[in-house]
Amino acid sequence: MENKKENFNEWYNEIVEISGLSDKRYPIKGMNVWLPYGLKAMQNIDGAIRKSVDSREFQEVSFPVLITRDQLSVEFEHVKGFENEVYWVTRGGMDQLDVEMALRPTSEAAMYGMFSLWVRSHADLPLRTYQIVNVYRYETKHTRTFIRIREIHFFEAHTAHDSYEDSERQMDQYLEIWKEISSELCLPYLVNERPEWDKFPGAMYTLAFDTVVPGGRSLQIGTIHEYGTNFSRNYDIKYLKDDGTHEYASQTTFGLSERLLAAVISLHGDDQGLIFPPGIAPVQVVVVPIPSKRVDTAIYASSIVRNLQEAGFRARIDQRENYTPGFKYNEWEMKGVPLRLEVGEKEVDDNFVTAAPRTAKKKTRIPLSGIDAMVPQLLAEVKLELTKRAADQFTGLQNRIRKVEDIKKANGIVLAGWCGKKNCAEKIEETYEFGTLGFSRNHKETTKCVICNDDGRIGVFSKSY
RNA sequence: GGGACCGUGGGGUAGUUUGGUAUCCUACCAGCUUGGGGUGUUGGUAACUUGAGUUCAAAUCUCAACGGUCCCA
Repeated sequence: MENKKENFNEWYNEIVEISGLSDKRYPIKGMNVWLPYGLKAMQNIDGAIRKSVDSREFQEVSFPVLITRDQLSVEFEHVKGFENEVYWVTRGGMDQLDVEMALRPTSEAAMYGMFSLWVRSHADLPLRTYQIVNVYRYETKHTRTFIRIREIHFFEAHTAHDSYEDSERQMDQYLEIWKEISSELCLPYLVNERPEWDKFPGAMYTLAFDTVVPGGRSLQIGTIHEYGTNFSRNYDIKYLKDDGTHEYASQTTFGLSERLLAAVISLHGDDQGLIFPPGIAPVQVVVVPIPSKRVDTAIYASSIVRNLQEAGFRARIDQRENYTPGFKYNEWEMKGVPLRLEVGEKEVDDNFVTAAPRTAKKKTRIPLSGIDAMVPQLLAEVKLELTKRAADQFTGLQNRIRKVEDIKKANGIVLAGWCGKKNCAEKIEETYEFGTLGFSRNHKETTKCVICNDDGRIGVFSKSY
């Protein structure tokens, strides 16, 4: 397969196809088919997200995919921010619709009219909801599987609060939630405050979680937004205070998508193929029996698989005939299974299994009686190793520069003093073709702007997807 | 938003310059063989993106649509 470091884009396209994640031959640009293996991986990621938000009193809802033109006709910068990428439904059968409807590009316009009905008094707040649905954006640029697509698998949390302070507490809680999710996926990231001109349309401010792929481009893998009362004033979400007066609710949102899967593929994969973090791997343990004329390795293997499944692991046996064990090793490595167990004559004779963790160089011998304890331990080691590798790689792709010319030498994202002014950011964008991700929340130091030498903080710049 | 290149069995390709018989690898199906790191072998299925044009004749030339890849804003 393609070399990941030297030819990242081609490596990515190839691995997505041969590992059975997605089929992009569907005849609409940017709309791909989720194959069973890829869908399972995404559902497991969704599961990790649900686990984190459900435990914090978020409630899952599901809104319709269509939004009326009226809902979108609110005179508001949020709506203008999306008007060029909305799909419109203009006919029902042969009849032209009086009220045209849009496929949601995001769900604020769909949800907030209902929020306005649901929120009556301070007792109804905070309101914490989320949904995992498809949203639609008419992308004109060239699309890329899981990264830039027209039908997006979208997690969106929406909250409403009785004060700005409480919505700010929600923003802090999002950071905690995100820490759990990113840790489960072993993903390193920076928290960047998007510049004024690049924040979510309608938001007061936007914090983005950015990572970097080995090709050097940054990838935005999550965003949280403080809306304040910007939306509630436009969609009339008011509550009655205990003193009898009305006030607009303060709101926040949190968005994630299959870009998480893209990041898992990109950051963890190697020249052998994918490597899934154990927490979301569609198959966590694969057992490969090696045929023998003397002993029945298949029975031995299936009883191991059954035990693992009963213990709650996603385990399976590969009993296909006409494939050699070596072929199967390579195939399951390509599909990113974190742990492989091999069972042949020797194992059956001496009551053990041979374990080959996806991230380890050497195979280890574990006694049959120790499997229950060793499998979780080996999976935990794979997770640790993935986290470490990704973190090291991430460090190597960050370049702290003092002189703006040093951008030319940078591979990955650039950290540089920046005053926050658009002028200076534009100079960097025009001269070096690096976009502005905003001020880093991970760096507290104050410094001088590399362009104008005014006082500034650490800004983050990159070529991005 | 601008530009370049590309579209041939499921995937990857040769053939296009100079119009006429479509190549190879892989995958797939049936069999035998093999099995501790991508088995070997025999046979088989299977393709010129779509539409219009030029021509006796188009994968090949022209135009458009759709799709893909890359570069630049």
